[in-house]
Amino acid sequence: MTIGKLATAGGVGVETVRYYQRRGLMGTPARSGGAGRGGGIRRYGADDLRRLRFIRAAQTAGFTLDEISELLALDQSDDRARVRTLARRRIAALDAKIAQMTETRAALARLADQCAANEAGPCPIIAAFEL
Amino acid sequence: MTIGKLATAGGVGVETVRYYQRRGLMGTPARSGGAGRGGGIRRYGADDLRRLRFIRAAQTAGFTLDEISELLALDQSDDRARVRTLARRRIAALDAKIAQMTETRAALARLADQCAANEAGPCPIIAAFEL
DNA sequence: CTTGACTCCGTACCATGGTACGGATGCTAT
DNA sequence: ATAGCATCCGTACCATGGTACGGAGTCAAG
Repeated sequence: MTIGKLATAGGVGVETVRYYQRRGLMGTPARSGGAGRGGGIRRYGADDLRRLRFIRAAQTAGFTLDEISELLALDQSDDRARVRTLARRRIAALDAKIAQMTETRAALARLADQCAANEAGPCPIIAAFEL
Repeated sequence: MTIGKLATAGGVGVETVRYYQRRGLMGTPARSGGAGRGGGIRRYGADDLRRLRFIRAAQTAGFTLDEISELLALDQSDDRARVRTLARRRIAALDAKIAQMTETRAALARLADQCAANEAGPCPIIAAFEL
């Protein structure tokens, strides 16, 4: 696979893959053949794609790229305690966030409702969040 | 209220309030008295605090500052349709996000679980997200 | 064996949402 | 009335997560 195919398969842009490489989240495979200034073109495999997909999945989990870096390092190591700590911490954060978003959703529903009814005057946008 | 009290009451820093003013999210009240170069100090009221709190609430709802700008403008206007559109769009986005976070939470729980059991070898961090 | 698409790499730039600095002035309590 | 903290304002800087540019080199298909 070339970087372009990898990026497409991972649902990101080529530049994003290169960015991850710079951040140390992904390695840069050896160049194949080629005789020019720096050799040929780098080829990627299934592991690279898995890694790329993992990065995206972890991002949607709310991990920062720095944390993802750590997770990837831990994948090689055997520090179960650390992994559990990170996972649990993030689960707690997710739970909090989900609760908050649910509340907020209710506020928005209230807002949409009040603006639908009540035909006169402006809708109480600011007030809709005061609760 | 001075800007400092306002910021504290709103749970943000003074610089953040000033930033919102620069972004046009909040106005700058007239200066009180003062005879120096530019007059005295600006005083804020309950409306300013409500506005500030609204901005924070809307942010947790996932609105960007630009969108919040629009919401605040709409609060004065009477464009119910637009308000409903924005609210519904955000509700849909929230629902999607909540669903995704819930899935992700499950992936993390799996990860924590597997790392707890299975005493040998590294925990399958990358694999935990492959589902 | 040329043409056109893709790769490589460094460097620069972007948007978002702030945070910090610093000198001049203002306000307030002792 | 004076020490000392806060406000004012412009400007600069920061972190995060990319995105764009441009010139040189490489590869694959016709």
